[in-house]
Amino acid sequence: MQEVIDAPAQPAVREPGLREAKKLATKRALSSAARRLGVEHGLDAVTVEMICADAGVSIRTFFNYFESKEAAIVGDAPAIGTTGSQQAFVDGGPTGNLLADLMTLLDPTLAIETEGREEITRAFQLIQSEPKVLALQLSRGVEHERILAELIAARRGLPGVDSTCTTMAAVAQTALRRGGFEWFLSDGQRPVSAHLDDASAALRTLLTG
Amino acid sequence: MQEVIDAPAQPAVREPGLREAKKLATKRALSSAARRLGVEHGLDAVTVEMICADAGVSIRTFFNYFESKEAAIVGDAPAIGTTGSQQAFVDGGPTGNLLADLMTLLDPTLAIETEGREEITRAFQLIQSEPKVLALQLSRGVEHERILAELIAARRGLPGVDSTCTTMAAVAQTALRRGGFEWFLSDGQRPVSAHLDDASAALRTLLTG
DNA sequence: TCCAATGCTGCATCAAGTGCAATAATGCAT
DNA sequence: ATGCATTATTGCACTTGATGCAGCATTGGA
Repeated sequence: MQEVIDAPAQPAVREPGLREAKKLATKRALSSAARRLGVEHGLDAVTVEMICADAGVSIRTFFNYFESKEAAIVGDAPAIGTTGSQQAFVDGGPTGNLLADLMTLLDPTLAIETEGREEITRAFQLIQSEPKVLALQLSRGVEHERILAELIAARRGLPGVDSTCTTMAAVAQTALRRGGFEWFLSDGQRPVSAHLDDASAALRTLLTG
Repeated sequence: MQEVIDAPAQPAVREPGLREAKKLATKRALSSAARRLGVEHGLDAVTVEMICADAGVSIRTFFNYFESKEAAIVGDAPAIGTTGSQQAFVDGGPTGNLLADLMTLLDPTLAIETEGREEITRAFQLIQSEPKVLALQLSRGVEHERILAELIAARRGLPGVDSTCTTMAAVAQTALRRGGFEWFLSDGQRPVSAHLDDASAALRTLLTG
């Protein structure tokens, strides 16, 4: 009962093995297949079985990686900055402008760098055309909203999250989402920050007009 | 092939018959049962079969009324004001303040009047605790956002919806949602408008610092 | 009272999703 | 290289969600 299990030196510190790489590759393959097939045939016409056939794994394995068909399309929620950039935000940086600083935490350009434009474009299309996918994507945002509210509270020196922080987080996220959306549509013609400025302007108009 | 089907005088103008009343009652019973059971046992532990047993109809009938278990809980999307109040909004009324006027279109007090506080409270609880329900509720908001953007464009005298209108609609809806949320939590201690003012203040703070 | 319209139901069917136990692949220590 | 412990993959059985279809029951009106 109180047998010790050999004390495995570093329990779970490093993990860049071949095993991890393969898992990541499988996950990517499933996401990619789901997106490709979904765009081509419409999500309802694509079964998990087809996705698995395309990726070369069993159905059961699919559900070891994703909770649902939609989850494979949306992918994992991106992290909110790094520990360092979160701390910088709390300390009032990097620019001092709240909305702009939040944008650095939820930078939409990162997803393209890590997954590639092709992948993101397909995911983007499906979010717009498939209600189920949209619904999942939106509910993902709720977790982000919670974290943003905490960061905002810390930045403002409050002991905890209050109603104001939550509202600021919710509205900021909406504005950032709109900015990112327009930026993606414009295909990088203008920088993200320019679209964010547009969103800020709209926000101002909402208050004054 | 070109047989005419008797031209039914008024096709679908009036409908206050006993038939309609029964349909509405069934729909209400299903929603109510879904909410009650969902709150009590958790949504995953409640099958459509249980809901139907409670409401006294067959499973097949359930799916004649709702597309999914979650849809029964959320209920139909409330209308955005009346034709009249929409026109008043477009004309710049009723108060001249954009956010306040939008609140009159998405008045959260209406749901309580039509469905009763009990029902709304249970739906509210489930939206907060069940991700699937939350997801559906949020995706419902997208349709609202589209309509709000059109109304805002009309109010501002624009020929069509542009990026700014959409952002204003998205942000306004978020702020209104937050105001309504806090109002419901406060159990009517303060009027809806007071909570909306809080949201406006948070919005201002977001822009200034 | 009969009839047309429409709502309700049972049945068959498919797809999503989960638990479990057997199997295969991997990393590591010898 | 070889064996062993770990962990990923898979097949299978099963529950539930969801839909099409066809027959039955109810309703409202002539």
